[in-house]
Amino acid sequence: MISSIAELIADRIGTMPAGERRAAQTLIASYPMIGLKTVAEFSAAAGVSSPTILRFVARLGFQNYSEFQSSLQDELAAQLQSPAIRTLNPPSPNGGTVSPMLEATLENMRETFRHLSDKQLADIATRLAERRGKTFLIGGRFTDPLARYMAAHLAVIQPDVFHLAGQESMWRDRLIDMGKRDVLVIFDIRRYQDSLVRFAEKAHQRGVQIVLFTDQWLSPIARFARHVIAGRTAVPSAWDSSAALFVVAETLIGAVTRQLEADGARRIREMEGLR
Amino acid sequence: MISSIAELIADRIGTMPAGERRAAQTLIASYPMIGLKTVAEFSAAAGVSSPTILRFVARLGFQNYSEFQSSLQDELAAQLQSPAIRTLNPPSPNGGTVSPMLEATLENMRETFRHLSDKQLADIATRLAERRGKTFLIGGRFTDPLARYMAAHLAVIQPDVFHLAGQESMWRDRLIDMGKRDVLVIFDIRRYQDSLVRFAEKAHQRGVQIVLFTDQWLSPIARFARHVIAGRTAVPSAWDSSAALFVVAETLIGAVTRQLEADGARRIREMEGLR
DNA sequence: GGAGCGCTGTATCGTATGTTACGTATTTTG
DNA sequence: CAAAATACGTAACATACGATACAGCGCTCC
Repeated sequence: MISSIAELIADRIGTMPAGERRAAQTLIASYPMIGLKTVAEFSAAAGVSSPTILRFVARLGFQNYSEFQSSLQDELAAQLQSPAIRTLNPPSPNGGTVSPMLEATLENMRETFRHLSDKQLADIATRLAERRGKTFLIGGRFTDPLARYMAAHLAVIQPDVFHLAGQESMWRDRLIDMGKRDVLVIFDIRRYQDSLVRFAEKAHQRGVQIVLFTDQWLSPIARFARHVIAGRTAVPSAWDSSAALFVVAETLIGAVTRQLEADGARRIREMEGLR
Repeated sequence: MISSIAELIADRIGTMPAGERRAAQTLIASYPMIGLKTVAEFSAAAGVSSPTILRFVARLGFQNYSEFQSSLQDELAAQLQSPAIRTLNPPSPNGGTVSPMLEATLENMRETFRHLSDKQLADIATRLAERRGKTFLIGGRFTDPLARYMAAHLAVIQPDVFHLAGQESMWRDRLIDMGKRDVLVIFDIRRYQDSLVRFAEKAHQRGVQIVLFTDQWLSPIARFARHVIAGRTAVPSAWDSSAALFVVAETLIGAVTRQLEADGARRIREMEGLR
């Protein structure tokens, strides 16, 4: 079973003529970066001519150079997706069903936060804490609970936080209350829901700032979003995992709380008093 | 100090017009692979036009697209050289607000699963998959979304799954439908809610099997619970974190799904047909 | 409400890049 | 050692790609 181009090369390097073998060795030496550059650069690095490079990739079974490059990119992408899982995945001695799931989830979180800068989160937190206007939250079929979770917390520390629930017609009518001072937090992962997209579009047209929690493939709502948080959702299960997004949400809640500390503390004390 | 293009983007994304921001977000979402492809592919993925992509890279300070790609490649190459050094999101030497939160959450999960045996999870999953009776789910003030999340998934793969929502009187009356063939999944973390405890007790008296998701200090409901899942909730924030419980819930959902594979698959197909 | 500015997409252009044809060099084989 | 076959590079070609000019549109600010 040959699963990488490197193996493919190792397999066939014996049958190659001198020039192509040099190409192969050069590629292996700095795998796979050289293969992502142009034919000219590749050939220069290998000290052979361009056609030799092309004959080399042809011998590997590729129709043309672009096809070869695409393969390399896919391979790289797969590696980058789960660096830890690939490199240091302990075969889970117990072999239980739990470990792979947990490992994947942990990796998803690390990966999600790797693509998420402190600054970006801080920006969103600031925007949510500003409270120039109202804050609306809504989610899709499986992500609506995340919207609820976030709304439940935000509503404690600031006024004018609304979770949009129930029938589509219900929250669609709330559009009339929304303006450019307001923020709309949307959770939407595959399969993306048309109704949400339409809603986001309308809100966007009204000048509402949209904060989108989505997966790495980006919901079409990203079109209209001021801020996009792309979480990893792939796990060895029949379902996608929203855990990474959940953690981002909690982080955001924490950040907003910190920014509102002064106001929030007073508000919480007041609330305690009401019980 | 800006050492990676990702940081550069995070730094300037605030000053970008909508189109370029979309480009930035798409790049970050699947960083850096999209940036290695052609302008046309990049623009298609971002849903903008080619010139917008070029203006985007220009704004980042690159003379042309090739220079931009070369930078990305160099970055990638460096990363591949030493996988240990993660250039993307540096360990936050500033002590940013993100890292401690994430670290604590990850640690919570590991710790939670350390005290949770495969067998225990498997038992619960089996019980939930048996479907001799009905499944009810309910949560507290901040954990109700977790109950909803779990209910939303379970309801897809099996019948008779009910999330108890709304006013206390509403779900209290549902007690009459519950018997010893049924399962009640309760989420309850500090501060434990009296109403939930009373509800759990009554359900227990009726012979309902209770699966409890709680924190490490154990809700008083643990008295009545057949299965107790204790998750770590402490994080450096004003709030407790339900992330660990969330992940356990997802794991459980996955396990139940696997057990119901045959039935579930048919059911899901049937559901698709109904749309 | 009107004028100005900035953003964005369409269409066009030039060029860098992959590709191929062909001639020369090198190796192989009888 | 001769002749054929294979390998390799030079050079010309075609195409796909990045770059740019321009016009339309929406937005902001007066």
